[in-house]
Amino acid sequence: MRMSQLFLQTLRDDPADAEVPSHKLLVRAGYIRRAAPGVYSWLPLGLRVLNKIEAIVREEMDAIGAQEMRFPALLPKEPYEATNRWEEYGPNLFRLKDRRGVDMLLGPTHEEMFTLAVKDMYSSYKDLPAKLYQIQTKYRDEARPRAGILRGREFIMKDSYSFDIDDAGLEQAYQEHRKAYIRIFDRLGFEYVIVKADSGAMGGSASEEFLAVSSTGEDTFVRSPGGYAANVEAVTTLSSEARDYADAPAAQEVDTPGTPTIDTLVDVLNANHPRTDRPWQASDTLKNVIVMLVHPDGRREPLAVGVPGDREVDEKRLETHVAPAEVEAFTDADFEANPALVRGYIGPQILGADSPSGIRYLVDPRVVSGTSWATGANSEGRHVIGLVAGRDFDFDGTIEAAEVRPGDPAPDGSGPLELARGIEMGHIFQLGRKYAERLGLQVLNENGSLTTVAMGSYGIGVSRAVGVIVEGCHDDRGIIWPRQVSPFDVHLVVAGKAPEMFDAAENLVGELEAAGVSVLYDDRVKVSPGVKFKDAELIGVPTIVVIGKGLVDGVIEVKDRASNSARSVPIENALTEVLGEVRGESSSGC
RNA sequence: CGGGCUGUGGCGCAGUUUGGUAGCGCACUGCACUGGGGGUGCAGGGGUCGUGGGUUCAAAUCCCGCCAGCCCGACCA
Repeated sequence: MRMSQLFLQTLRDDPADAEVPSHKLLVRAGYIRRAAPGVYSWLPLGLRVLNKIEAIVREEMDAIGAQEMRFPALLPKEPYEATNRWEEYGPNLFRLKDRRGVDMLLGPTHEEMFTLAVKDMYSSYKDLPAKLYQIQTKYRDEARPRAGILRGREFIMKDSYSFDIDDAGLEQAYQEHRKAYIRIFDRLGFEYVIVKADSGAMGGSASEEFLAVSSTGEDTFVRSPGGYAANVEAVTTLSSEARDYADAPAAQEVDTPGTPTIDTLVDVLNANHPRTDRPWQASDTLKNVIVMLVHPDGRREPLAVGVPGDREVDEKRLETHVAPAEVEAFTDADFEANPALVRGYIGPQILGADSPSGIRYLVDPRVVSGTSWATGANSEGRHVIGLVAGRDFDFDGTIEAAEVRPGDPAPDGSGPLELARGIEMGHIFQLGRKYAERLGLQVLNENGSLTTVAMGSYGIGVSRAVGVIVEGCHDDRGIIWPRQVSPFDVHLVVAGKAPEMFDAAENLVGELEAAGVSVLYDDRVKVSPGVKFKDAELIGVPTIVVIGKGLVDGVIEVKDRASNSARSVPIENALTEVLGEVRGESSSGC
């Protein structure tokens, strides 16, 4: 490709609306262009990268026997009503009407369509297992698109779906996808982790996420030295055994005036009711937080959550575990409606579904039978100490709502947890039978009776991958593409204006292309060498060949974009040397 | 949806406080020079100052409404 012909305009300044490196660089280097908030056009360079990533995904999906097809992005409402997602998806769903006023939508994901397609065409266990996929444009009307291509309202996703007669088949399909994803992400060349995920609103059981490790990521995950890894929302707490409380002293109600917060409470306890063994700590207290759950049907239900006083309630984690209900703050009006709740002094004695208050009470897994707590006494300025779980109060169950902190023990005993940020690149789910049931996907089994099909759903953010790779692969000069996704194999710069230079360049381009190497050839005549070098580094092709002043001595330069190292090569060896460069090193990383 | 900020040639910005000829850099066009790190000079083209209304002799600038965009928090490939 001749650069003089390429539809490209590099920018000297960062776009004002860009914040993260991938967004700035992709716009500056002429890969993408903003069309609307969260909606981007792919310019020739960008499209080449996108196509390369798609090809890798396609190869690996085909390799596990998945068949590619494609559904429309413009979809009828009915299937999404059948699964209730027309409602549940909420404002993130792009809805529109056709000229007759019929409701339609732009597909945010295609479980319904694939399920119905299988239902339409298959009716026997003999047709299964089946794996289908598509690489297709998705639409989600995100409340806040950001970071350019990393989080758009229109994006390209590979989504695949497995259909099996039983759980064993589903498990196998899931594992095959998992392996394929590992191969795909290894080939794409960025650092990633596989973490346990919450299957959340999608329903189903097993679920893992592939997160690209990146400080600009929006997901927080944990990992331990022993190999445990989970999304922070899915982390479980290492809970201790129930303890014997036969010798525990009786609970004692004490005056603690002016102690609406945990800090003030600890100070007053240490001053007025010191422990014999050690000072009171925040973790000795039991903090009871009241929230209002809003169920999908609009029903509002107060919920009490008990966590150790040294921890905050992590609203995201809480919401994950009460889904599909949403969490709202407990308002002043709510407190007025529940006079038994004394703000700042709420204790578990009056909580619980069976208690007079009727408020469901869920506690942190650290609150096990036999543990003793300092907590509210349900009257202003009063607390109770030595309140023992299982003896003095009960609860309706446990909930993973407390914040996760670095150093917390991993639930599998594999050591202290470390927290890091990531970008969700892939997600694999065992959906089970939720969609098949709602849409009536059944086939006849060997015994001639109808069986509901077990499904899995698996996604990869293809367009997002472009941004993720740049996030990990750039320096202060521009992008540094991993070879396997670079828009071109070689960027050839003519640094000079002597006709012999262009002749030599034309010659080399011809030889390289004949050998199957794609070349971006900077043939611009009136552009100074400095500009060409800057453009080459911004665009980020991993191998830069320079034909310039060395030509009179019969040498050209071969530069490595990543290391910025250059070596001189005799012109007669140019083809061999460049081919070695392009094909030589193993393809991963940048 | 809550909080903060911004709308001025293709891009990045100044000008708004104190109303008075719309400016700068990049990019673009032509010519000349230069030719290994976004080079120099000369000459050019291109702007409903987001939008509607108001105040005024006069509005990018002041007032009111609306719209759009960005960033920070709650949702997701």
